[in-house]
Amino acid sequence: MRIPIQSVTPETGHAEICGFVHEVRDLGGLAFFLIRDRTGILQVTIPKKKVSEAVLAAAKAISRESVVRISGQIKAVEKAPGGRELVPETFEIISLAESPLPLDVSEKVSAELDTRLDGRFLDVRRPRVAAVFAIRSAAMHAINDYFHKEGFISITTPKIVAAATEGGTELFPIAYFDKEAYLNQSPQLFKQMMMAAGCEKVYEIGPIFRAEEHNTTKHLNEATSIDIEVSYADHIEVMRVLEEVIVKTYEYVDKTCSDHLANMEIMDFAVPKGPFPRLPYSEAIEIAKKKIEDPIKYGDDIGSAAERAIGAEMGGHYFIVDWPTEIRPYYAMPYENDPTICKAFDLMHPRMELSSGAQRVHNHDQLVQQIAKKGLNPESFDFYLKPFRYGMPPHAGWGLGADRLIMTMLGLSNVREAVLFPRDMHRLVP
RNA sequence: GCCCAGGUAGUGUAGUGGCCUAUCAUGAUUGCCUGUCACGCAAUCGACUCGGAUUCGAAUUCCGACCUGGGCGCCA
Repeated sequence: MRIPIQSVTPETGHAEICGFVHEVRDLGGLAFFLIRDRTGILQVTIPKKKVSEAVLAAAKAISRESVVRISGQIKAVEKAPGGRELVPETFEIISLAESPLPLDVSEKVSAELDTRLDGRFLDVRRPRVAAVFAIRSAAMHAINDYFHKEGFISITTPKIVAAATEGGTELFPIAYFDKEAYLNQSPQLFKQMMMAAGCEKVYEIGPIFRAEEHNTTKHLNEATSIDIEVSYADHIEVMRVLEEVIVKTYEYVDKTCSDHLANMEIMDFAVPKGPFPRLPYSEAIEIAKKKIEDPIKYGDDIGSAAERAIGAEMGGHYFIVDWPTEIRPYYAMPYENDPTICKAFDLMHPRMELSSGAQRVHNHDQLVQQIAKKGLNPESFDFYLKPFRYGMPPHAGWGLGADRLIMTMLGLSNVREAVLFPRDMHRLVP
């Protein structure tokens, strides 16, 4: 019966372990094999004169990163890593790895991201890389757990959609029998429909697709989005939810992932403190004006340089609120007392934008008006507008980029590090 | 899409016209080695992205293609 390496102690007695051959050190009459599974590394020591022919033959034939099953007596040895080692009675090669390897799993020689992604299965064998995805998994668990406890319903909406009615970003066209179809850029319209369906609180974690030809460390053409929509809530309420999700996720990772954080050599993991500052858009522009050379004025989008300058000033997570209605989508609710600004917000990490959201326009006629004002044709929004004609609760929501959340949480320099098999302009395989 | 920087053994690199039969590390192969823990020592193996041009001579200069990294833009 195979046991995880982590549970092998000097007192274990007899043990059978399975894993990858991490390293081989042959000293002549004595050889050391480091065997790695996802829980840790165990030293297997072979005194060549004292083991069977079969063990010796297998030990001679093995290559690094091969898969082996080894059983034998565990001995307490102070000189061995972890104070214990295994002297094999059986040494079975389950799967022999070819040599040379496409990248060095033991990290003696670094590899470029491109090389690592080409051989991602080997890359993820490295504990510091595996840690990213273990932490990502824990973060997703915390997020799901939060929503369930808060009474949200988890929904799954189509990723194949009919038409580019939302405007804005480029979509990926796909062949859908004899019809024109696209990969969905966001679950926005569907989660709003679920408000008309009376679900009140919904969330979805799923892929979104954007056919932009961007070439940066924070954009992907396929990303994971965490989306919520809440009835009878305004932007203030869903900002509170967002803040809580972020803080609870960090708290959970802090509480449960200390080993993984240590593997990544993150010693100063900091849980952000709520509430996050609410910075009005107009003030954000003022900060940017003072700090960056490029001219920026009220009504402009906030570019990367401005984003970083404001982030440096704020020092932690913060919201940008009260955006000009003009530069937000048609479904953002304008303030009643000043319709030139709207109830939209972005959640920012000092490095980049993580999330955007808003209270939505729930009145059918107002929505039609706003669509027209943006220069779009309301007729092509039929399927979206229909639910607004039969009783639509007021509602608000947001979308949070899961990959960027992990990237900023772990201080990764490239969003691709936070994604197992990233999709960008250049990469479709593996 | 625009701009910048690149492409040298499996991996990561040095090398800016002849000193290159191309450096170093890691790796692989072989040999020696009974306490390694980035084991050590010795020998061997393994590379200039592709096509064209300039030149007596090109890894090095020029042109084109392909590929990569990064910045910007774009990202309702």
